[in-house]
Amino acid sequence: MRLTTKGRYAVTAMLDLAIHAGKGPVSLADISERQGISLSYLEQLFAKLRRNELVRSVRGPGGGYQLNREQQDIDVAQVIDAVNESVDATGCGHTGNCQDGNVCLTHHLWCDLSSQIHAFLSQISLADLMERNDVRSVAERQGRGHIASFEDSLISAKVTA
Amino acid sequence: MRLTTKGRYAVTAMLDLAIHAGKGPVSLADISERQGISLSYLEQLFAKLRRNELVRSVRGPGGGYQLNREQQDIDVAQVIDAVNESVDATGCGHTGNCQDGNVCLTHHLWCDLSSQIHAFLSQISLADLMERNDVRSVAERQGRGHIASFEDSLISAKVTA
DNA sequence: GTATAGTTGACTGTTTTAGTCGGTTTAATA
DNA sequence: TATTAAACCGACTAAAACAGTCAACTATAC
Ligand code: FES
Ligand code: FES
Repeated sequence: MRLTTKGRYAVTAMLDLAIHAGKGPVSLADISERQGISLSYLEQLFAKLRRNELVRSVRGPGGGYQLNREQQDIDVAQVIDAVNESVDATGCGHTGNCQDGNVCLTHHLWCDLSSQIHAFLSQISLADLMERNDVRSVAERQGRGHIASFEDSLISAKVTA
Repeated sequence: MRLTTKGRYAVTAMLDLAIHAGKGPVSLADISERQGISLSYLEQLFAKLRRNELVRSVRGPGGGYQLNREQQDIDVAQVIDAVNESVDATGCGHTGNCQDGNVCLTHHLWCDLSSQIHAFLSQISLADLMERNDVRSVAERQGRGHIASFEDSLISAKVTA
């Protein structure tokens, strides 16, 4: 089992998509700028998200990505699974054979842990996340941040000119 | 956050130590044979477990390792932390600065998940594990397995001879 | 037709995993 | 006292995953 920036990026990007839904498709360039994630890396992640039918794409100018289901029908576990291939803590993939064909001493412990993690993550939908105060305030800051960095670029343009 | 064979090996080895306590120190060679873990790898893991004062060692012939505390005072989270350096799911180490100094969109989600996992793993002690039926039956099999594999080696010795 | 944005595949440096190998102490025992 | 069983220690390795880059291609709105 592993949970690294790959899974975190995917959930963050999906949440960004949910927040900016309703105004047409969201481009990866926008997400990249707002969330500070490499555009090329996002492309890789969204290829997997699309294969798992969590998002749909619109090509061409003004295009981008949209959620392929309602916000309350996409949970965090699905997103992580899509890019990470499962949040399984066992060494055997639940087959119970990591001790040369037999169940190892701690197999059931890891099964229980996996269930706990999956239960927790699959109970939280994108809609749930959007209602949280901390998410709202960060989204608010990122909105301001976008304008601020635009002004910054004008200032730095003057300085360098 | 990552949970791989390293952490699983550590917990399995500690549980083996608990099961075979009372009959003097347990050598890594014994654990290696019973649990199918590389001896040299076990040495690395036990160096960390000893540094974290979860086990104590006895050198020389007849030596080995012993638990450094009571079985009910060692929990799974401590063992994993000792070899793995924390089961933290955040990207910022709880400092809240992975978005160039600010909290990222999903920071609180990962904090919550980390709490969940830590609460679950720190509530389970080695003593708890030993009472479980599945652990008892696997330990029983491994006792028999040792004799069986000894017979197997005699048979294969005849075959190859 | 041009600019935008998704799509694809190959490539890269770095870190971690899961070990291996060779040697050194330490201590029990024959 | 010599042998030997064990912990200890450091360096090394192949393979995988991570995080990201780059270049080329396709679809489409204007
Ligand atoms: S983790 Fe399932 S058998 Fe070992
Ligand atoms: S995970 Fe803590 S700030 Fe992003």
